[in-house]
Amino acid sequence: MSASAPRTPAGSARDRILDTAFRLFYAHGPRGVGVDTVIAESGVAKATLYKHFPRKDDLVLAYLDKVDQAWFGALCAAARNAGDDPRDQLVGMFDALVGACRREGYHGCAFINTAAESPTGGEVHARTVEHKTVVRAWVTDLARRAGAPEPELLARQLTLLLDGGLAGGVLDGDPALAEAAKRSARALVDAALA
Amino acid sequence: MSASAPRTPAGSARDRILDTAFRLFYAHGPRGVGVDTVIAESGVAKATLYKHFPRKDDLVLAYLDKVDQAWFGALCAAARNAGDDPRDQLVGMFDALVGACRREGYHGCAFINTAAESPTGGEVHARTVEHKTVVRAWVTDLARRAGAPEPELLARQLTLLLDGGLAGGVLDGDPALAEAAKRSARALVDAALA
DNA sequence: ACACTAACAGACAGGTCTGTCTACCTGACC
DNA sequence: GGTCAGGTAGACAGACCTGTCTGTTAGTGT
Repeated sequence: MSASAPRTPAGSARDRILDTAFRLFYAHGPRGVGVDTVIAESGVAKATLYKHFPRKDDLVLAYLDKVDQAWFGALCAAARNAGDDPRDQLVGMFDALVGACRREGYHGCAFINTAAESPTGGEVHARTVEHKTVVRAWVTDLARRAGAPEPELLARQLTLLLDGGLAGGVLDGDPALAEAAKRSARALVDAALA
Repeated sequence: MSASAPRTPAGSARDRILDTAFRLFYAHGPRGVGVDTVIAESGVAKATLYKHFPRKDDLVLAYLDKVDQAWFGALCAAARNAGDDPRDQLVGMFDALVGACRREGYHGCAFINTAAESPTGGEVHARTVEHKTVVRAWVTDLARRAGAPEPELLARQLTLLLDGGLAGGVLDGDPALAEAAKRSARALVDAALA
């Protein structure tokens, strides 16, 4: 085996493809990245990519699933770090936003960015709606456990804030933005539970 | 002159191009609409389009300027309709969001959608940042006149909410979302001025 | 030793996109 | 009548993009 072309440089071919797609798609948007670029950067043959992801759309959907796991995971972790009180968790989850803003290459909400360049009513849209629904349901549950009289409303208000902070990140990942979102969250939670 | 090909069906060629681009770009995103489509739908010759807008990017920027005028105008009008008290105006401007959600073909924030598919640091990004800055400065002024102790913070919180409501519209223009945003605004304004 | 699987390398077809260019037409003004 | 600005119609070049196909190579299990 030659050292210049190791068979599996880092994980399986599928993982390399998906990791590369994740990075490129997030930075430039799926439509801004050609399949050839993904192939070149992941060091994979074209046939291999099309074997694992028959259409480019399949790769985009896999990318969105990866984003979903990462973001929802970060949200849950941030809430858990805020302690046991659901009220604190509702505010603490905004630390996930603060962390995201600080990360190098932060570029806003992958779902909204992708949905913006995808045809309405397509699979990408459906997947995005699904993601947002799951997150909101989780927040609603948290709001209910915190004792909010209108948990659906509070959840909508908080996810709205979260989306606003995320979406604005396409322009600049100013952490002040995330901090403002967190302070808003505190005010809204206090107002709802007063 | 034949009736089948009137010289100027509706306004100048430039206006027809820009109106068509506005409609198509907003619905599918600038990158999702080819120059040929704009030409076909506006009933204009290719040379004419490229005379008025030498690069497609110029057309995209003109589109963003049109959006800026429309949205900022709607925001100011909604605030004015809420009465003379700056405090009411800060909440009232969210009626512009409610109205946008109700409009047929609502598809989220044109600026964020366009920025999502444009290279970072380009002209489109700069124009978008400019737009958001102008809006936030206007809200900050309103917050100051309302007597907020930290007008910059309140403005950031409210524009965050506005962006969240706007951005989420890529998926569904649910008016409940806009209403939740408005109730959040009321809570935040009250909390800031308490 | 042999078959099989997974991956590599890259040519290729068919389509779309931006932007340029030529040729023609029409109405207004001098 | 002559000139000119602005518009129409559409061919064309060159780049890029998705998806298919052929042929080769390395490792694995039997």
